[in-house]
Amino acid sequence: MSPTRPVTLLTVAERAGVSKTTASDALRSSGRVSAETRALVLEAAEQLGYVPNGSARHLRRASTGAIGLHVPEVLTRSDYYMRFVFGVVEAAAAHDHDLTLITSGPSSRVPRVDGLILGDPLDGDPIVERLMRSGLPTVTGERFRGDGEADGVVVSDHAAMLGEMLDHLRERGAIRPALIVAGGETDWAAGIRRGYEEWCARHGAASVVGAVPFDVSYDETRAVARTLLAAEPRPDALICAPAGSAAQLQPVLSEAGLQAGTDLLLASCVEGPSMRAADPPVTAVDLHPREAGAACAELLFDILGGEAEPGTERVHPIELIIRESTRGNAPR
Amino acid sequence: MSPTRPVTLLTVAERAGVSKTTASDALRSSGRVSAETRALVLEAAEQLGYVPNGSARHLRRASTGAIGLHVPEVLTRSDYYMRFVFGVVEAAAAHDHDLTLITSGPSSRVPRVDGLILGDPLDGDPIVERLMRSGLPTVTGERFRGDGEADGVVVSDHAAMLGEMLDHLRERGAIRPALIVAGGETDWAAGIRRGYEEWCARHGAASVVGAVPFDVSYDETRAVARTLLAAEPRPDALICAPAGSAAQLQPVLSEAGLQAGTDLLLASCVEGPSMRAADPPVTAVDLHPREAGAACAELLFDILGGEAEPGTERVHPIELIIRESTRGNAPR
DNA sequence: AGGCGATGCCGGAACGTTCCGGCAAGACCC
DNA sequence: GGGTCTTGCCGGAACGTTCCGGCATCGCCT
Repeated sequence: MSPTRPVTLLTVAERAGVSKTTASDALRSSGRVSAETRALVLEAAEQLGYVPNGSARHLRRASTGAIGLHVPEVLTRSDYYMRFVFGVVEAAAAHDHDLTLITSGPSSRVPRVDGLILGDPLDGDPIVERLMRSGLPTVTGERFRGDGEADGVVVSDHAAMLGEMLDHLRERGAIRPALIVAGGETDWAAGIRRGYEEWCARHGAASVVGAVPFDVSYDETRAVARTLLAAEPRPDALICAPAGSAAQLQPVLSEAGLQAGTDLLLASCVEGPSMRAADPPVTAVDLHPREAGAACAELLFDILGGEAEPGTERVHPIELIIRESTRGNAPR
Repeated sequence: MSPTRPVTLLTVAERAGVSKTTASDALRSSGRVSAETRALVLEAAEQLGYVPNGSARHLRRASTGAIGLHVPEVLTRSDYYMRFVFGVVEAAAAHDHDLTLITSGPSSRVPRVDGLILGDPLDGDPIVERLMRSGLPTVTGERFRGDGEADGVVVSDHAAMLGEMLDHLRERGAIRPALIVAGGETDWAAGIRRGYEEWCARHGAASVVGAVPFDVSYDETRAVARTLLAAEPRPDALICAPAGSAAQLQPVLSEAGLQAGTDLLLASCVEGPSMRAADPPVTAVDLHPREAGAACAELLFDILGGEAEPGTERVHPIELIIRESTRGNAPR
């Protein structure tokens, strides 16, 4: 648009009547600069609309100014990951970093980034394994179950949450809860399963688990639910781990002549719009995905800045949201 | 990890026994280099695992090596946008560019990118308006309805698609179709509305439109649907524009004692997992979001490379997917 | 044989920033 | 009043790449 030469540090320095070094120091509050000079420089920069050139800065600093993010491209959980991504973007922007999305595509180059975030790293995913071996500082959301360890981990206590959920179901009258969950590719699924098994052992309940793949389709989930509900004695509660699936079981319940919330208590391990919109609305675990993404980014920046030891583990809180689908028959 | 000095162009040149200029020319197939020398350099680079330093390259070239993407953060449409984003990422990677997500956050800086993609730009969105005024080459998915024009546009003919959909409904016996759609903030919604109005005028049908905001909640959609279905004479078909909402109308239909697919034909303007999973599955328009994202990116790169004129408009095909929800009573 | 264009290669400067070392000028101490 | 310390500022080099111009060499044409 405007044919004017781009405004650089030198332009600012000239305008303020100082050297480029002083201008640089003033803008970054480093070095030794008097208060007046700093104000002068800041004003000049403001007037000229100076924006530092990232390429030059990163070239000099040997950094890239970007962090990389990889999430499993499982579209059934897209609401969760979308929010997660936005959380990361926002935190990155706050640290003046860009976010580079790492695709599952055929391109095998490791992108030029300062560090990596892997959301729910799948054991066995070739991209994840390559990234883990890249030598770059890495933070994972949930633990990586394969070989190697990330420099930072943000975890939630899904096992404990499952205990809490089962306590709630029991309080509402359910004594034979069943679970639909994926295998051990992710730490998330493994934690849920462990929490369930432990609770069952503690309460002398039979463990009834329908195992599905991580990227399960709604049809498959329904088939598994059908099988579980045909068992004798029939479960009186059903917990669905895969995102969104709990809201897709209406046909199965109708077939079996069951009413969610009374005949069968229904709960989901992942909150989302379809849980709120279901009829009846479904009790679910709010994983606070946006905050989780931000927490991963913050941890990565702390590690990059030397403010957190490699090997740090931080806990991210999650929350049980109780809705009509687990009302039960108990007096309210 | 490895304490070795990073391998630069100079390292490669030394190894190949040539100057840095020749090495650079050989790797980029520019300048004048003999075939043997080129092979020599390529081999040296390969052996050393040379990766060009983006910052240095972009500093020299006055480019950034990244494109920016902004999408409305409307979580009910997240499946669509998630796929769109992945399409853009993949195309960008193919052109060796990174993708910077532009957040709606308070940070007002225009990111350092070579060009911008705006998916479904909302008229009145302050970020969109700022980006449009940034002077950067810009491609929008669907037209921008506010002031200013993008350098490239990727459009789909939603108006024609609505005609096609209405023809289909009529063929299946519906003569009083109603529409739920957002206002004119996006070109997408405006196109749908226009297509509907035109078809109604053409066929002498009454136009029954329920207007909702772009980021409508499922509850609001239901309320509008309830109103529309209470009208006299009652519509015999309902087209829902907002993503996902058509799959959330079951309670409303039950209340009214209607069966989707026979008493009331139901269709959605946005395909998604919940349409496939609904009972009965819902007829929907597949917007091919991944391909749309890729098309936007390709157009942007063509403009950046001078291979497309500013002002180019490309058409992106969309597709009607017919399912049980519009079976009707006509013989099949 | 002399001129001339093409070919293959190279040195050096430039991109805009950060940072190391240095240099005045004043403050402070004995 | 001569030494040392601090403060405020600055010049120049460096980061790794691209690109302009230049310099040989060689073959071709007259």
